[in-house]
Amino acid sequence: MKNMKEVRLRLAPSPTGFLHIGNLRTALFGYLLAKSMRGQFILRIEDTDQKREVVGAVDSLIEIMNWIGLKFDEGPHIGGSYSPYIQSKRLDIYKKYTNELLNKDGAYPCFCSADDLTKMRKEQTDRHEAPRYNRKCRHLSQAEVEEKKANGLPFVIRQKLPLDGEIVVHDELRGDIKFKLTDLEDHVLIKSDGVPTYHFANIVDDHLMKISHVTRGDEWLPSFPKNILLYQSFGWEVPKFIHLPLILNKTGGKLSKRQGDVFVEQYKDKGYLPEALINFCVLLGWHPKHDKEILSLTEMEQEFALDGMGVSSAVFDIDKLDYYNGVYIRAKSDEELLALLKPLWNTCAEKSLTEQQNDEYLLKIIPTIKERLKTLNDINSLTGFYFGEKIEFDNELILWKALTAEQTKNNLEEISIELEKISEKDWHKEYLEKTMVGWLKTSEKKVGDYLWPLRVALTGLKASPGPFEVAGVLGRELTLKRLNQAVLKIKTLKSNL
RNA sequence: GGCCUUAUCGUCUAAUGGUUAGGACACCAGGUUUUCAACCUGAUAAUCGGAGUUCGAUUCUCCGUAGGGCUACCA
Repeated sequence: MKNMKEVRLRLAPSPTGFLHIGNLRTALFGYLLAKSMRGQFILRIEDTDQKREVVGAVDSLIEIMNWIGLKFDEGPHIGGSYSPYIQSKRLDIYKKYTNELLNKDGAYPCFCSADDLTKMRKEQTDRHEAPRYNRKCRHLSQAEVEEKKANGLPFVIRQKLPLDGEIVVHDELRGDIKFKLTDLEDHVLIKSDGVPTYHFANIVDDHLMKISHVTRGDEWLPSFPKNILLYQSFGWEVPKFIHLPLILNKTGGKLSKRQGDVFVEQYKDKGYLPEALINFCVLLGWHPKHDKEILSLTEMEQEFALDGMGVSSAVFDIDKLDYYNGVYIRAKSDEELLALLKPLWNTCAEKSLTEQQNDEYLLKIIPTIKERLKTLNDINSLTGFYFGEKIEFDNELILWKALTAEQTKNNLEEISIELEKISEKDWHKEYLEKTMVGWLKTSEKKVGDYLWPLRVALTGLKASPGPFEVAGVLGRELTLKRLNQAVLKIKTLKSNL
Protein backbone atom coordinates (compact mmCIF):
# COMPACT_ATOMS: atom_id res chain seq x y z
CA MET A 1 0.00 0.00 0.00
CA LYS A 2 2.89 2.35 0.73
CA ASN A 3 5.88 3.89 -0.94
CA MET A 4 6.97 1.00 -3.07
CA LYS A 5 4.40 1.77 -5.71
CA GLU A 6 5.58 0.99 -9.16
CA VAL A 7 6.36 3.92 -11.40
CA ARG A 8 4.39 3.74 -14.63
CA LEU A 9 3.94 6.47 -17.21
CA ARG A 10 2.18 6.38 -20.52
CA LEU A 11 2.13 8.18 -23.80
CA ALA A 12 -1.47 8.43 -24.91
CA PRO A 13 -1.64 9.88 -28.40
CA SER A 14 -4.60 10.05 -30.74
CA PRO A 15 -3.86 8.48 -34.08
CA THR A 16 -4.67 11.60 -36.05
CA GLY A 17 -1.51 11.94 -38.12
CA PHE A 18 2.19 12.32 -37.67
CA LEU A 19 3.94 12.91 -34.37
CA HIS A 20 3.83 16.58 -33.53
CA ILE A 21 6.99 18.12 -32.15
CA GLY A 22 5.07 19.09 -29.01
CA ASN A 23 4.01 15.48 -28.55
CA LEU A 24 7.59 14.44 -28.99
CA ARG A 25 8.52 16.58 -26.05
CA THR A 26 5.65 15.20 -23.99
CA ALA A 27 6.77 11.70 -24.96
CA LEU A 28 10.38 12.48 -24.10
CA PHE A 29 9.56 13.92 -20.69
CA GLY A 30 7.28 11.00 -19.88
CA TYR A 31 9.91 8.54 -20.98
CA LEU A 32 12.69 10.26 -19.05
CA LEU A 33 10.63 10.65 -15.93
CA ALA A 34 9.79 6.95 -16.06
CA LYS A 35 13.34 5.86 -16.72
CA SER A 36 14.86 8.22 -14.16
CA MET A 37 12.76 6.41 -11.57
CA ARG A 38 13.35 2.97 -13.08
CA GLY A 39 9.73 2.81 -14.14
CA GLN A 40 7.80 1.57 -17.13
CA PHE A 41 6.85 3.54 -20.21
CA ILE A 42 3.65 2.54 -21.91
CA LEU A 43 1.99 3.33 -25.21
CA ARG A 44 -1.78 3.58 -25.25
CA ILE A 45 -3.68 4.65 -28.34
CA GLU A 46 -6.61 6.97 -27.67
CA ASP A 47 -8.74 6.48 -30.73
CA THR A 48 -12.14 7.33 -29.32
CA ASP A 49 -12.80 9.87 -32.05
CA GLN A 50 -13.28 7.84 -35.18
CA LYS A 51 -13.87 10.94 -37.27
CA ARG A 52 -10.38 12.25 -36.78
CA GLU A 53 -8.60 8.97 -37.07
CA VAL A 54 -5.97 8.64 -39.79
CA VAL A 55 -5.15 5.23 -41.21
CA GLY A 56 -1.58 4.17 -40.58
CA ALA A 57 -1.02 6.74 -37.87
CA VAL A 58 -0.36 4.15 -35.18
CA ASP A 59 2.27 2.39 -37.25
CA SER A 60 3.98 5.60 -38.20
CA LEU A 61 3.96 6.71 -34.58
CA ILE A 62 5.61 3.51 -33.43
CA GLU A 63 8.11 3.77 -36.24
CA ILE A 64 9.10 7.33 -35.48
CA MET A 65 9.40 6.65 -31.76
CA ASN A 66 11.66 3.80 -32.66
CA TRP A 67 13.76 6.07 -34.82
CA ILE A 68 13.97 8.58 -31.99
CA GLY A 69 15.11 5.81 -29.69
CA LEU A 70 12.39 5.91 -27.07
CA LYS A 71 11.40 2.37 -26.25
CA PHE A 72 8.09 1.31 -24.79
CA ASP A 73 7.77 -1.42 -22.18
CA GLU A 74 4.14 -2.11 -23.06
CA GLY A 75 1.94 -1.14 -25.95
CA PRO A 76 -0.27 -2.38 -28.77
CA HIS A 77 2.76 -3.50 -30.78
CA ILE A 78 4.43 -5.48 -27.99
CA GLY A 79 1.61 -6.35 -25.62
CA GLY A 80 1.77 -6.28 -21.84
CA SER A 81 -0.30 -7.30 -18.87
CA TYR A 82 -2.93 -4.61 -19.33
CA SER A 83 -4.01 -5.34 -22.90
CA PRO A 84 -5.57 -4.15 -25.05
CA TYR A 85 -3.68 -0.88 -25.42
CA ILE A 86 -6.03 0.56 -27.99
CA GLN A 87 -9.10 2.25 -26.60
CA SER A 88 -11.43 1.24 -29.41
CA LYS A 89 -10.82 -2.33 -28.28
CA ARG A 90 -11.78 -1.56 -24.70
CA LEU A 91 -15.40 -0.56 -25.22
CA ASP A 92 -16.72 -3.38 -23.01
CA ILE A 93 -14.55 -2.17 -20.19
CA TYR A 94 -15.87 1.36 -20.47
CA LYS A 95 -19.43 0.07 -20.50
CA LYS A 96 -18.85 -1.70 -17.24
CA TYR A 97 -17.42 1.39 -15.58
CA THR A 98 -20.14 3.60 -16.99
CA ASN A 99 -22.71 1.49 -15.20
CA GLU A 100 -20.66 1.57 -12.05
CA LEU A 101 -20.49 5.36 -12.21
CA LEU A 102 -24.22 5.63 -12.89
CA ASN A 103 -24.88 3.47 -9.84
CA LYS A 104 -22.60 5.64 -7.76
CA ASP A 105 -24.55 8.69 -8.88
CA GLY A 106 -21.50 10.20 -10.53
CA ALA A 107 -23.16 10.57 -13.92
CA TYR A 108 -26.53 10.83 -15.60
CA PRO A 109 -28.05 10.32 -19.03
CA CYS A 110 -28.81 13.43 -21.07
CA PHE A 111 -31.28 13.49 -23.93
CA CYS A 112 -30.67 17.03 -25.15
CA SER A 113 -30.12 17.13 -28.88
CA ALA A 114 -27.31 18.95 -30.64
CA ASP A 115 -29.83 21.57 -31.74
CA ASP A 116 -31.06 22.05 -28.17
CA LEU A 117 -27.49 22.60 -27.08
CA THR A 118 -26.54 25.12 -29.75
CA LYS A 119 -29.73 27.03 -29.06
CA MET A 120 -29.00 27.00 -25.37
CA ARG A 121 -25.45 28.25 -25.92
CA LYS A 122 -26.59 31.00 -28.20
CA GLU A 123 -29.07 32.24 -25.64
CA GLN A 124 -26.39 32.16 -22.99
CA THR A 125 -23.89 34.12 -25.01
CA ASP A 126 -26.59 36.58 -26.02
CA ARG A 127 -27.14 37.18 -22.33
CA HIS A 128 -23.32 37.53 -21.96
CA GLU A 129 -23.20 34.40 -19.89
CA ALA A 130 -20.55 31.75 -20.20
CA PRO A 131 -21.87 28.97 -22.45
CA ARG A 132 -22.34 25.98 -20.22
CA TYR A 133 -24.69 22.99 -20.18
CA ASN A 134 -27.77 24.00 -18.22
CA ARG A 135 -28.12 20.62 -16.54
CA LYS A 136 -31.61 20.21 -17.87
CA CYS A 137 -31.49 16.41 -17.82
CA ARG A 138 -29.73 16.19 -14.49
CA HIS A 139 -32.95 16.04 -12.56
CA LEU A 140 -34.90 13.69 -14.75
CA SER A 141 -36.72 11.05 -12.73
CA GLN A 142 -35.98 7.38 -13.21
CA ALA A 143 -39.37 6.99 -14.88
CA GLU A 144 -38.72 9.84 -17.31
CA VAL A 145 -35.38 8.36 -18.24
CA GLU A 146 -36.90 4.95 -18.84
CA GLU A 147 -39.62 6.43 -20.94
CA LYS A 148 -37.25 8.39 -23.16
CA LYS A 149 -35.05 5.35 -23.57
CA ALA A 150 -38.07 3.25 -24.46
CA ASN A 151 -38.95 5.80 -27.12
CA GLY A 152 -35.54 5.25 -28.62
CA LEU A 153 -34.26 8.77 -27.92
CA PRO A 154 -30.49 8.99 -28.29
CA PHE A 155 -28.65 10.07 -25.18
CA VAL A 156 -25.21 10.80 -23.83
CA ILE A 157 -23.87 10.28 -20.33
CA ARG A 158 -22.74 13.38 -18.50
CA GLN A 159 -20.54 13.71 -15.47
CA LYS A 160 -22.51 14.81 -12.40
CA LEU A 161 -20.39 17.47 -10.76
CA PRO A 162 -20.99 19.01 -7.33
CA LEU A 163 -23.06 22.16 -7.76
CA ASP A 164 -20.99 24.61 -5.71
CA GLY A 165 -18.01 25.08 -3.48
CA GLU A 166 -14.47 24.85 -4.71
CA ILE A 167 -11.91 22.24 -5.46
CA VAL A 168 -8.17 22.39 -5.06
CA VAL A 169 -6.16 20.16 -7.36
CA HIS A 170 -2.45 19.54 -7.22
CA ASP A 171 0.02 19.66 -10.07
CA GLU A 172 3.55 18.48 -9.32
CA LEU A 173 5.06 21.43 -11.16
CA ARG A 174 2.67 24.26 -10.35
CA GLY A 175 1.41 23.32 -6.92
CA ASP A 176 -2.19 23.76 -5.86
CA ILE A 177 -4.71 25.16 -8.30
CA LYS A 178 -8.11 26.34 -7.12
CA PHE A 179 -11.32 26.13 -9.14
CA LYS A 180 -14.85 27.21 -8.36
CA LEU A 181 -17.29 24.39 -9.04
CA THR A 182 -19.75 26.87 -10.50
CA ASP A 183 -17.34 27.46 -13.37
CA LEU A 184 -17.35 23.81 -14.32
CA GLU A 185 -19.84 22.06 -16.54
CA ASP A 186 -21.33 18.58 -16.59
CA HIS A 187 -19.47 17.49 -19.67
CA VAL A 188 -20.06 14.46 -21.82
CA LEU A 189 -18.42 11.22 -20.71
CA ILE A 190 -20.08 8.82 -23.12
CA LYS A 191 -21.17 9.93 -26.57
CA SER A 192 -24.53 8.89 -28.01
CA ASP A 193 -22.87 6.11 -30.00
CA GLY A 194 -21.65 4.59 -26.74
CA VAL A 195 -18.03 5.53 -27.25
CA PRO A 196 -16.41 7.38 -24.35
CA THR A 197 -14.80 10.78 -24.64
CA TYR A 198 -11.21 11.45 -23.65
CA HIS A 199 -12.31 12.54 -20.22
CA PHE A 200 -13.75 9.15 -19.39
CA ALA A 201 -11.59 6.66 -21.26
CA ASN A 202 -8.38 8.36 -20.21
CA ILE A 203 -9.16 8.25 -16.51
CA VAL A 204 -10.51 4.69 -16.55
CA ASP A 205 -7.47 3.44 -18.43
CA ASP A 206 -4.94 5.31 -16.35
CA HIS A 207 -6.50 3.73 -13.30
CA LEU A 208 -6.74 0.24 -14.77
CA MET A 209 -3.23 0.38 -16.18
CA LYS A 210 -1.90 1.57 -12.82
CA ILE A 211 -0.40 4.76 -14.19
CA SER A 212 1.47 6.48 -11.36
CA HIS A 213 2.36 9.78 -13.03
CA VAL A 214 0.27 11.47 -15.67
CA THR A 215 2.23 13.69 -18.03
CA ARG A 216 0.16 15.70 -20.47
CA GLY A 217 0.09 19.08 -22.14
CA ASP A 218 -1.11 22.01 -20.09
CA GLU A 219 -4.02 22.51 -22.48
CA TRP A 220 -5.65 19.96 -20.14
CA LEU A 221 -5.40 22.19 -17.09
CA PRO A 222 -8.96 23.52 -17.43
CA SER A 223 -10.42 20.00 -17.26
CA PHE A 224 -8.09 18.91 -14.49
CA PRO A 225 -10.66 19.41 -11.67
CA LYS A 226 -13.26 17.39 -13.56
CA ASN A 227 -10.76 14.58 -13.98
CA ILE A 228 -9.99 14.58 -10.28
CA LEU A 229 -13.68 14.61 -9.45
CA LEU A 230 -14.14 11.56 -11.62
CA TYR A 231 -11.42 9.70 -9.75
CA GLN A 232 -13.21 10.66 -6.55
CA SER A 233 -16.60 9.48 -7.82
CA PHE A 234 -15.09 6.10 -8.52
CA GLY A 235 -13.24 6.13 -5.23
CA TRP A 236 -9.93 5.62 -7.00
CA GLU A 237 -6.51 6.76 -5.96
CA VAL A 238 -5.38 9.81 -7.95
CA PRO A 239 -2.04 9.58 -9.74
CA LYS A 240 0.46 12.43 -9.70
CA PHE A 241 -0.16 14.97 -12.42
CA ILE A 242 2.48 16.86 -14.34
CA HIS A 243 1.18 19.37 -16.85
CA LEU A 244 3.79 20.24 -19.42
CA PRO A 245 3.97 23.69 -20.98
CA LEU A 246 3.41 24.11 -24.68
CA ILE A 247 5.92 24.76 -27.41
CA LEU A 248 5.31 27.96 -29.34
CA ASN A 249 6.43 29.25 -32.71
CA LYS A 250 8.72 32.21 -33.30
CA THR A 251 5.88 34.69 -33.08
CA GLY A 252 4.68 33.25 -29.79
CA GLY A 253 1.68 31.42 -31.19
CA LYS A 254 0.81 27.77 -31.08
CA LEU A 255 3.15 25.61 -33.12
CA SER A 256 0.94 24.65 -36.01
CA LYS A 257 1.15 23.30 -39.51
CA ARG A 258 0.61 26.67 -41.07
CA GLN A 259 3.98 28.18 -40.35
CA GLY A 260 6.36 25.39 -41.17
CA ASP A 261 7.44 22.05 -39.96
CA VAL A 262 5.73 20.68 -36.89
CA PHE A 263 6.04 16.94 -37.34
CA VAL A 264 8.98 14.86 -36.29
CA GLU A 265 8.82 13.04 -39.62
CA GLN A 266 9.46 16.32 -41.41
CA TYR A 267 12.62 16.88 -39.43
CA LYS A 268 13.72 13.35 -40.08
CA ASP A 269 13.17 13.86 -43.79
CA LYS A 270 15.08 17.09 -43.72
CA GLY A 271 18.13 15.36 -42.37
CA TYR A 272 18.01 16.01 -38.67
CA LEU A 273 19.42 13.37 -36.37
CA PRO A 274 17.33 11.94 -33.54
CA GLU A 275 20.10 12.75 -31.07
CA ALA A 276 19.91 16.41 -32.03
CA LEU A 277 16.14 16.48 -31.89
CA ILE A 278 15.89 15.06 -28.40
CA ASN A 279 18.79 17.08 -27.07
CA PHE A 280 17.14 20.20 -28.38
CA CYS A 281 13.70 19.21 -27.11
CA VAL A 282 14.76 18.18 -23.65
CA LEU A 283 16.23 21.60 -23.00
CA LEU A 284 12.91 23.19 -23.88
CA GLY A 285 11.59 23.19 -20.35
CA TRP A 286 14.20 21.20 -18.50
CA HIS A 287 17.70 22.03 -17.35
CA PRO A 288 20.31 19.72 -15.87
CA LYS A 289 22.01 20.53 -12.58
CA HIS A 290 25.18 21.55 -14.39
CA ASP A 291 25.78 23.69 -17.45
CA LYS A 292 26.58 20.88 -19.84
CA GLU A 293 24.07 21.15 -22.64
CA ILE A 294 25.15 18.36 -24.93
CA LEU A 295 23.48 15.26 -23.53
CA SER A 296 22.97 11.73 -24.76
CA LEU A 297 19.72 9.91 -24.09
CA THR A 298 21.48 7.79 -21.47
CA GLU A 299 22.76 10.86 -19.68
CA MET A 300 19.29 12.35 -19.76
CA GLU A 301 17.82 9.19 -18.28
CA GLN A 302 20.25 9.47 -15.40
CA GLU A 303 19.96 13.18 -14.79
CA PHE A 304 16.34 13.91 -15.51
CA ALA A 305 14.34 15.14 -12.53
CA LEU A 306 11.15 16.98 -11.82
CA ASP A 307 12.89 19.85 -10.06
CA GLY A 308 14.78 20.79 -13.20
CA MET A 309 11.59 21.37 -15.09
CA GLY A 310 10.09 24.74 -15.87
CA VAL A 311 6.47 25.78 -16.24
CA SER A 312 6.52 28.48 -18.89
CA SER A 313 6.02 27.77 -22.56
CA ALA A 314 9.04 27.73 -24.84
CA VAL A 315 9.64 29.03 -28.33
CA PHE A 316 10.92 26.58 -30.90
CA ASP A 317 14.14 28.07 -32.28
CA ILE A 318 15.34 26.29 -35.38
CA ASP A 319 18.81 27.90 -35.17
CA LYS A 320 19.51 26.02 -31.99
CA LEU A 321 18.29 22.76 -33.51
CA ASP A 322 20.68 23.34 -36.42
CA TYR A 323 23.49 23.86 -33.99
CA TYR A 324 22.79 20.58 -32.22
CA ASN A 325 22.47 18.78 -35.51
CA GLY A 326 25.91 20.04 -36.53
CA VAL A 327 27.36 18.92 -33.23
CA TYR A 328 25.98 15.40 -33.61
CA ILE A 329 26.94 15.11 -37.27
CA ARG A 330 30.52 16.05 -36.46
CA ALA A 331 30.55 13.50 -33.67
CA LYS A 332 29.76 10.66 -36.08
CA SER A 333 32.47 8.51 -37.60
CA ASP A 334 32.91 8.65 -41.38
CA GLU A 335 31.49 5.16 -41.65
CA GLU A 336 28.41 6.03 -39.63
CA LEU A 337 27.85 9.08 -41.77
CA LEU A 338 28.25 7.08 -44.95
CA ALA A 339 25.44 4.78 -43.86
CA LEU A 340 23.20 7.74 -43.07
CA LEU A 341 24.11 9.69 -46.19
CA LYS A 342 24.03 7.04 -48.86
CA PRO A 343 20.25 6.84 -49.21
CA LEU A 344 20.14 10.61 -49.75
CA TRP A 345 23.18 11.01 -51.94
CA ASN A 346 22.97 11.56 -55.70
CA THR A 347 26.31 10.02 -56.37
CA CYS A 348 27.76 9.60 -59.82
CA ALA A 349 25.78 7.17 -61.91
CA GLU A 350 27.95 7.31 -65.06
CA LYS A 351 31.05 5.94 -63.44
CA SER A 352 30.85 2.18 -63.52
CA LEU A 353 32.15 1.67 -60.04
CA THR A 354 31.55 -1.37 -57.92
CA GLU A 355 29.65 -0.83 -54.71
CA GLN A 356 32.87 -1.06 -52.79
CA GLN A 357 34.77 1.37 -55.02
CA ASN A 358 31.88 3.76 -54.73
CA ASP A 359 31.88 3.51 -50.94
CA GLU A 360 35.60 4.10 -50.86
CA TYR A 361 35.18 7.23 -52.91
CA LEU A 362 32.34 8.51 -50.75
CA LEU A 363 34.33 7.76 -47.65
CA LYS A 364 37.09 10.00 -48.98
CA ILE A 365 34.61 12.82 -49.54
CA ILE A 366 32.96 12.71 -46.13
CA PRO A 367 35.82 14.18 -44.06
CA THR A 368 35.95 17.16 -46.41
CA ILE A 369 32.31 18.13 -45.87
CA LYS A 370 31.54 16.75 -42.44
CA GLU A 371 31.87 20.02 -40.62
CA ARG A 372 29.98 21.89 -43.31
CA LEU A 373 26.89 19.71 -43.01
CA LYS A 374 24.05 21.34 -41.13
CA THR A 375 21.58 18.65 -42.04
CA LEU A 376 22.12 15.34 -43.79
CA ASN A 377 20.22 16.66 -46.80
CA ASP A 378 22.85 19.30 -47.46
CA ILE A 379 25.00 16.52 -48.85
CA ASN A 380 24.09 16.95 -52.51
CA SER A 381 24.54 20.70 -52.70
CA LEU A 382 27.87 20.31 -50.96
CA THR A 383 29.37 17.52 -53.02
CA GLY A 384 28.16 17.89 -56.62
CA PHE A 385 31.62 18.85 -57.88
CA TYR A 386 33.08 15.52 -56.75
CA PHE A 387 31.13 13.77 -59.47
CA GLY A 388 31.34 14.02 -63.25
CA GLU A 389 34.12 15.11 -65.53
CA LYS A 390 33.37 18.75 -66.08
CA ILE A 391 32.24 21.47 -63.77
CA GLU A 392 30.80 24.87 -64.53
CA PHE A 393 31.64 28.19 -62.95
CA ASP A 394 30.99 31.86 -63.55
CA ASN A 395 33.87 33.55 -65.32
CA GLU A 396 34.23 36.32 -62.76
CA LEU A 397 34.26 33.90 -59.88
CA ILE A 398 37.67 32.54 -60.70
CA LEU A 399 39.34 35.97 -60.64
CA TRP A 400 40.81 36.55 -57.19
CA LYS A 401 40.61 40.14 -56.01
CA ALA A 402 42.55 42.38 -58.44
CA LEU A 403 43.85 39.52 -60.50
CA THR A 404 43.25 39.81 -64.26
CA ALA A 405 42.13 36.97 -66.47
CA GLU A 406 45.62 36.83 -68.00
CA GLN A 407 47.31 36.53 -64.61
CA THR A 408 44.80 33.95 -63.45
CA LYS A 409 45.42 31.85 -66.52
CA ASN A 410 49.18 32.08 -66.02
CA ASN A 411 48.90 31.17 -62.38
CA LEU A 412 46.77 28.15 -63.15
CA GLU A 413 49.29 27.02 -65.75
CA GLU A 414 52.11 27.39 -63.24
CA ILE A 415 50.14 25.36 -60.72
CA SER A 416 49.54 22.74 -63.33
CA ILE A 417 53.23 22.37 -63.98
CA GLU A 418 53.97 22.05 -60.27
CA LEU A 419 51.18 19.56 -59.70
CA GLU A 420 52.34 17.39 -62.55
CA LYS A 421 55.58 16.88 -60.69
CA ILE A 422 53.67 15.09 -57.94
CA SER A 423 53.29 11.41 -58.48
CA GLU A 424 50.16 9.34 -58.15
CA LYS A 425 51.46 7.72 -54.99
CA ASP A 426 52.08 11.03 -53.18
CA TRP A 427 48.73 12.39 -54.29
CA HIS A 428 46.95 13.05 -51.05
CA LYS A 429 45.87 16.13 -49.18
CA GLU A 430 48.75 16.40 -46.73
CA TYR A 431 51.51 15.97 -49.30
CA LEU A 432 49.83 18.23 -51.83
CA GLU A 433 49.41 20.98 -49.30
CA LYS A 434 52.92 20.70 -47.95
CA THR A 435 54.58 20.80 -51.36
CA MET A 436 52.39 23.39 -52.98
CA VAL A 437 52.35 25.80 -50.07
CA GLY A 438 56.08 25.27 -49.77
CA TRP A 439 56.49 26.14 -53.43
CA LEU A 440 54.35 29.27 -53.10
CA LYS A 441 56.27 30.43 -50.05
CA THR A 442 59.77 29.87 -51.47
CA SER A 443 58.91 31.53 -54.75
CA GLU A 444 57.36 34.38 -52.73
CA LYS A 445 54.01 34.21 -54.42
CA LYS A 446 50.80 35.40 -52.87
CA VAL A 447 48.92 32.37 -51.68
CA GLY A 448 45.49 33.72 -52.56
CA ASP A 449 46.49 34.51 -56.13
CA TYR A 450 47.02 30.83 -56.73
CA LEU A 451 44.85 28.90 -54.36
CA TRP A 452 41.61 30.75 -54.99
CA PRO A 453 41.71 30.11 -58.76
CA LEU A 454 42.78 26.54 -58.12
CA ARG A 455 39.88 25.91 -55.78
CA VAL A 456 37.36 27.46 -58.16
CA ALA A 457 38.80 25.50 -61.08
CA LEU A 458 38.22 22.31 -59.13
CA THR A 459 34.87 23.04 -57.51
CA GLY A 460 33.24 25.85 -59.45
CA LEU A 461 31.94 27.21 -56.16
CA LYS A 462 32.26 30.35 -54.13
CA ALA A 463 32.37 28.32 -50.94
CA SER A 464 33.75 24.82 -50.71
CA PRO A 465 36.33 22.66 -48.99
CA GLY A 466 39.94 23.68 -49.55
CA PRO A 467 41.73 22.98 -52.86
CA PHE A 468 44.06 20.33 -51.47
CA GLU A 469 41.28 18.40 -49.81
CA VAL A 470 39.35 18.45 -53.05
CA ALA A 471 42.35 17.60 -55.22
CA GLY A 472 43.17 14.73 -52.90
CA VAL A 473 39.72 13.25 -53.37
CA LEU A 474 39.47 13.92 -57.11
CA GLY A 475 42.79 12.28 -57.82
CA ARG A 476 45.70 13.33 -60.01
CA GLU A 477 44.11 12.76 -63.37
CA LEU A 478 40.83 14.54 -62.80
CA THR A 479 42.48 17.43 -60.97
CA LEU A 480 44.83 18.14 -63.85
CA LYS A 481 42.01 17.76 -66.33
CA ARG A 482 39.86 20.33 -64.53
CA LEU A 483 42.78 22.73 -64.32
CA ASN A 484 43.25 22.38 -68.01
CA GLN A 485 39.58 23.00 -68.66
CA ALA A 486 39.72 26.15 -66.56
CA VAL A 487 42.72 27.45 -68.47
CA LEU A 488 40.95 26.89 -71.78
CA LYS A 489 37.84 28.59 -70.49
CA ILE A 490 39.78 31.66 -69.43
CA LYS A 491 41.46 31.83 -72.82
CA THR A 492 38.12 32.04 -74.59
CA LEU A 493 36.93 34.50 -71.99
CA LYS A 494 39.98 36.67 -72.75
CA SER A 495 39.50 36.61 -76.49
CA ASN A 496 35.96 37.79 -75.97
CA LEU A 497 37.07 40.83 -74.04
C1' G B 1 -16.78 37.60 -22.38
C1' G B 2 -15.68 33.70 -18.42
C1' C B 3 -12.12 30.34 -16.29
C1' C B 4 -7.06 28.58 -15.95
C1' U B 5 -2.03 29.66 -16.63
C1' U B 6 2.77 32.04 -17.64
C1' A B 7 6.39 36.30 -17.27
C1' U B 8 15.09 36.83 -16.42
C1' C B 9 19.34 38.80 -22.60
C1' G B 10 16.30 38.27 -29.60
C1' U B 11 15.67 32.62 -28.21
C1' C B 12 16.32 28.25 -24.54
C1' U B 13 17.46 28.89 -19.59
C1' A B 14 20.59 29.23 -14.44
C1' A B 15 20.75 31.65 -9.70
C1' U B 16 19.60 34.41 -5.20
C1' G B 17 15.84 38.14 0.28
C1' G B 18 22.24 41.23 -0.38
C1' U B 19 25.70 38.32 -7.07
C1' U B 20 30.08 42.19 -11.55
C1' A B 21 22.40 38.36 -12.51
C1' G B 22 25.75 32.74 -14.90
C1' G B 23 25.59 29.32 -19.32
C1' A B 24 23.98 27.90 -24.42
C1' C B 25 22.13 29.34 -29.45
C1' A B 26 21.77 33.50 -32.62
C1' C B 27 24.03 38.24 -33.64
C1' C B 28 28.55 41.50 -33.84
C1' A B 29 34.04 42.10 -33.65
C1' G B 30 38.81 39.86 -33.81
C1' G B 31 42.06 35.51 -34.58
C1' U B 32 43.11 31.26 -37.84
C1' U B 33 42.79 31.17 -43.30
C1' U B 34 42.68 30.76 -50.53
C1' U B 35 36.70 30.70 -49.79
C1' C B 36 33.04 28.53 -46.75
C1' A B 37 32.61 25.71 -42.56
C1' A B 38 34.77 24.20 -38.07
C1' C B 39 37.71 26.05 -34.15
C1' C B 40 39.65 29.95 -30.55
C1' U B 41 39.11 34.90 -28.15
C1' G B 42 36.16 38.95 -27.06
C1' A B 43 31.87 42.33 -27.10
C1' U B 44 26.68 43.77 -27.01
C1' A B 45 22.34 41.94 -24.59
C1' A B 46 17.67 40.46 -19.57
C1' U B 47 14.92 40.26 -14.15
C1' C B 48 7.17 43.32 -17.92
C1' G B 49 4.93 47.79 -15.01
C1' G B 50 3.03 49.77 -10.29
C1' A B 51 2.23 49.38 -5.22
C1' G B 52 3.18 46.72 -0.55
C1' U B 53 6.30 43.60 3.09
C1' U B 54 11.64 44.34 4.27
C1' C B 55 17.47 47.59 6.38
C1' G B 56 17.46 45.49 1.43
C1' A B 57 13.14 42.46 -3.63
C1' U B 58 14.57 40.21 -9.73
C1' U B 59 13.17 36.66 -5.76
C1' C B 60 7.57 37.09 -1.20
C1' U B 61 2.23 39.48 -1.57
C1' C B 62 -1.37 42.28 -4.25
C1' C B 63 -2.98 44.97 -8.53
C1' G B 64 -2.19 45.87 -13.51
C1' U B 65 -0.16 44.66 -18.46
C1' A B 66 1.17 41.28 -22.07
C1' G B 67 1.37 36.25 -23.94
C1' G B 68 -0.67 31.30 -24.03
C1' G B 69 -4.51 27.61 -23.12
C1' C B 70 -9.60 26.03 -22.41
C1' U B 71 -14.63 27.34 -23.06
C1' A B 72 -17.43 20.31 -28.51
C1' C B 73 -21.27 14.08 -28.36
C1' C B 74 -12.07 16.62 -30.61
C1' A B 75 -8.15 15.02 -28.18
